[in-house]
Amino acid sequence: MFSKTCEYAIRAMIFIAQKSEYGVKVGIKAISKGINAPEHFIAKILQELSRKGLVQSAKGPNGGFFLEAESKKNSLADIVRAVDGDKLFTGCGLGLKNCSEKMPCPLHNEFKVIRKQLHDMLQSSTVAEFNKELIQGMKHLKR
Amino acid sequence: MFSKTCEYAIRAMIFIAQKSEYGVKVGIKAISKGINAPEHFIAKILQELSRKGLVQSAKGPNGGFFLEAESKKNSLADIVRAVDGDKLFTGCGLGLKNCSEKMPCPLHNEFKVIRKQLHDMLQSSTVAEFNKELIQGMKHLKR
DNA sequence: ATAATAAAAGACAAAAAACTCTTTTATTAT
DNA sequence: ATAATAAAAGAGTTTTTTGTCTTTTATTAT
Repeated sequence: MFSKTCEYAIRAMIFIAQKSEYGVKVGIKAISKGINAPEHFIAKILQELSRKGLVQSAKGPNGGFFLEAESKKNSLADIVRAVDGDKLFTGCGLGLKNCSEKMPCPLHNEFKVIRKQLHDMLQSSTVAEFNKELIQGMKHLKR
Repeated sequence: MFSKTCEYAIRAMIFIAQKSEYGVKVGIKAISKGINAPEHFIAKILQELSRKGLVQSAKGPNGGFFLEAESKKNSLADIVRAVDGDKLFTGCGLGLKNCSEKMPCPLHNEFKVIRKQLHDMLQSSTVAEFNKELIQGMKHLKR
């Protein structure tokens, strides 16, 4: 469904959001441990998301990644789009470039429904909405 | 969503089903052209599906791939499972191995709904049900 | 100013996925 | 029997994805 990169990205962002709840910046090492993902790899991913303004970062001692108020409102769909592009939301399920209403693939209409629901679900979920459940241990990001 | 391999597989199977409607066997070259996919690559894919009994084949002159009655009843979910396995239907959306009802990822319940709908949709679609629409030119498998 | 910290950047490496080419085997028609 | 046909099999290549390692740059505290 998502690329590994995207899975890590979503998990990392939710993790950072949770830490940012307390106004705490969190370093790559802590994120890496917190979501059980390869350190340098998520570093890369977060650099990219940082460049795109979806996450904020600070260098030096006491530095790390964090989310300012506006960024906490970003949806998971925003993350997915930033990492995997929007082919998941708009591309043809059978990989046809010219698939469209006029030239639909056999599953065009069926996929449309599924994709819309997937998109709506991700669009309506913010990175910060899981904070409480995570703190309470009702939801998990590792393993 | 699906791997490229799986996209080709579905398209090839629907294509073969349509040709099999007339009791005609269809060769790799024709399939390759018919669904606009690399010849040797779909050959590989169909060999695998053939081994698993999802498609039938005959060597020699007038040989090719075809679907016997039973195989026409196979669902697209069967194809997907044979090619990509069932991680799309059962795996965690965020890539967590231990994600479960007891230790759910933040999106566990949301994904469950989407995945079920995707699965139901594919499970209820047979490879042969698009024959008429394809013949009438209402649905397409190329480009 | 200096040392310590932590992200940014860039070059590499490994693994998986996608794709190609060649040889072999089975079948059919002549 | 032979030649032609077409899938099966296997080896190999390319590209993409995933993951690692090292160096650089920015910031902070002393």
